[in-house]
Amino acid sequence: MQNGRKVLTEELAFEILSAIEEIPPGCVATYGQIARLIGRPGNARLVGRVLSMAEFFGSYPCHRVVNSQGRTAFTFTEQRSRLEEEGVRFLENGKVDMKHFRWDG
DNA sequence: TCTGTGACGAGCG
DNA sequence: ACGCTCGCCACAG
Repeated sequence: MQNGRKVLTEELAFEILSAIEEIPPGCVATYGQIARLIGRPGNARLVGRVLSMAEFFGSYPCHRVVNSQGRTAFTFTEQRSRLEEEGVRFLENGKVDMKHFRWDG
C-alpha cells in the first residue's frame, strides 16, 4: 500500500515531538539524531519540517534541536537565548559546544 | 512526471 | 574554518 499516502501524518509529527520531549534540559540533539531515533535515518529534513510547525501542535523544547554543526536555526532567533538560559554554552564561532552538550540518547 | 525547495548531513578543496 | 556540491527524503505546484 503506497498509494497517495501521506508520510508526514499527524501521528508521525507527534512521534517526532515526543522524541524531542525526551531531550533533557541543558542538552541539545541534532535533526539527524532525532530522525534515527524514530527509525527514519536520512530524514533529518522531515524533523526540521515538523519543528517549523511545532507551535501548531503544542509546546515542545524545539530549541534543543540544532544541526550537526551545532548551528541554531536561522529563523528561530530565540533559540540561542533559550539554550543559554538552560546552561548550554556557545563557542566563539557562534556554535553550540557539541562536545559537551550533545545529548546521547 | 518533473522541478524547485527546505529549522539537514557528509565530503571535499 | 568556510563555502560549495551532492545526496537525501517529502511535498507543493
